[in-house]
Amino acid sequence: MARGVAGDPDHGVELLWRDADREPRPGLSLGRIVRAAVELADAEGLEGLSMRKVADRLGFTTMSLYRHVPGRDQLVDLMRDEVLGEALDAAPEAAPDAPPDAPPDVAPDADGGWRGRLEEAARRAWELRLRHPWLAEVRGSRHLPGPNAVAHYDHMLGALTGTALRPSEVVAVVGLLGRFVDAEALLLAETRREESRSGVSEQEWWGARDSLYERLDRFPALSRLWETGAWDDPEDSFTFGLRRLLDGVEVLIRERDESRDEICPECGTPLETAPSGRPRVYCSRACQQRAYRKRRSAG
Amino acid sequence: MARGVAGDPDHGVELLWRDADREPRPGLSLGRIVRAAVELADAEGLEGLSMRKVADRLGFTTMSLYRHVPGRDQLVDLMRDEVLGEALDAAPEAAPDAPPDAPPDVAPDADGGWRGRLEEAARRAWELRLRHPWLAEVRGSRHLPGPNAVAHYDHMLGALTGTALRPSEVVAVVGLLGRFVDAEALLLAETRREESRSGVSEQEWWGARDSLYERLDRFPALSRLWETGAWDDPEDSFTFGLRRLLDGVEVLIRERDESRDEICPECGTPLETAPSGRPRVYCSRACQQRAYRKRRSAG
DNA sequence: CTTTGCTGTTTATGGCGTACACGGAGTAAT
DNA sequence: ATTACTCCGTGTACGCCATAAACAGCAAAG
Repeated sequence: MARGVAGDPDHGVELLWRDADREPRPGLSLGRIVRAAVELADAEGLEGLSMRKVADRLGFTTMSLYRHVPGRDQLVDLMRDEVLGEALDAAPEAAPDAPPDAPPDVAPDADGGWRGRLEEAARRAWELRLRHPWLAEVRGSRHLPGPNAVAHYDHMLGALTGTALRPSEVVAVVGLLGRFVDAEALLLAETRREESRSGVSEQEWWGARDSLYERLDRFPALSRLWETGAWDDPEDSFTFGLRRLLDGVEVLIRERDESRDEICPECGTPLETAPSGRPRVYCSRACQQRAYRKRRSAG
Repeated sequence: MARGVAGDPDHGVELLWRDADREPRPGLSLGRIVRAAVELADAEGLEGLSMRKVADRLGFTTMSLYRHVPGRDQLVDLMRDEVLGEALDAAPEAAPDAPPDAPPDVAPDADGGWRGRLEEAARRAWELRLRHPWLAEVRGSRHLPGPNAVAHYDHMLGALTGTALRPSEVVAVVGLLGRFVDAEALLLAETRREESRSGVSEQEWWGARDSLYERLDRFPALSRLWETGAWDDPEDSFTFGLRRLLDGVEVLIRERDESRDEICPECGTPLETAPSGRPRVYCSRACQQRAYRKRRSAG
């Protein structure tokens, strides 16, 4: 179960980045297996995804799958990239209502700027996880990205180029945002699954826990908030969290903006300011030279 | 596995909130089982926690455990509250260096105010998850809180009482922060486990994925950042994320502070301002009366 | 015609949670 | 003293899971 040793990672890369497969007429194929697995996981979650059930759904034996997929873990990687393709088709390279005079690559402050773009990307990721809740359930730190995953990642990184953030900060923000979306989606997925499995809504279930509530009197802050009905109509936790996060990022970006000229325009690391003499623009000869070459080739 | 139907929740509550158990001399007992399970999970993670192994560790048969614990899921709930007790012992009710003139219950803006308190609480939660990585691996939306879990929750809620946040926002912030800590801890736990299982460090593993990097040229933002070495020494993702989050919360609090008097001081919901006449202080007769009674009993 | 390679099947191993029937030990009621 | 009952630990068994290994049918290549 736990990320089996089966198959080497490079084989995984080959599978993920294979060209759109020409499906042979009858029988099994990678594509068919992956699609069946996605359907199954959509219905039953990652826990409910088993090689047996996928095989049954396709009308083959369990072991037949292993002729095409190294193992369960790699199958999940393939499923991931498969569904990440959906959102990508719906995502235009540039927003259709954006003015075409903006360069497509670097984010200007037009069309909502970095914030609009990031929020849009986060929302798309969120909606994808509503369609495929198991996406947020995927565990493990060594999942190979397929082309679609990388495209999403690149898109989010791109939303922040042009800001005054340092490169490592851009990466950190995108990672943070991604984990936020997954955490919220995971919570929702678990809630829903538990509701549909037990037939009891979350509200009903917690509402029936009288034997618990009896014991909560001695907790002051909780009791106080309870009396004000703080849990009665909760904030939309995704929207609320996203706003807080983006606000936090905005604070950082503003901070960096103010000290923008204390940063190397080429590589983004902070400049060490000398006590006297002409203030330097680049952090090193290497960056100075890189910038020079870039100016020359550009035009 | 997936949150079995075994045992009713109320029984779970009884177990979680039982008085410190007087351990009978020999044989099994709830406490002993829970402690053995914690040790096991510390070493092997939640995936590695099985009833068989816990029983072996104690020198009993698997099924003997079921005389004391309804099932695996409830055992995990018990483990959770067990270790949450650790951090609680280390957490003083009021910070020792805080001036004693501050009321202990409501957070003043002294001693770092809400932000210092929240950050401290988040850090404690983080450190606990470094000691017990499996804490972040617990899945499911219907885990009963034990006394220690509630104490932590209450403490975080308390850090935000006294701010201008609305009650539902206090709850949302604490939830958001909790999920953030868990998400970061989960990532780290998975990374570490994978490293120790495979004997290959994360850096090495990803560094060896040449067959992947070959294909990343056509992604502009990613390539560009790559060249600047954005991944070479990454931000500390917990500290970075925590700062962003708290900054975001601070933005909201400031916003609420500015319009503080447009909010019912009793229940926190926004006031509807009438076009003319004396501006109302409370949102309803009910709240007005509640506040009156509180003034009377306090004075 | 034989060899090789691809695909799907069969069988088997070792892990998991837990239902169920049982046996012994201690205790209370008869 | 005997009976009944309850608590605790055991042994067996079921149905799930991933996957290793050997095998069978069929095609193209030698």
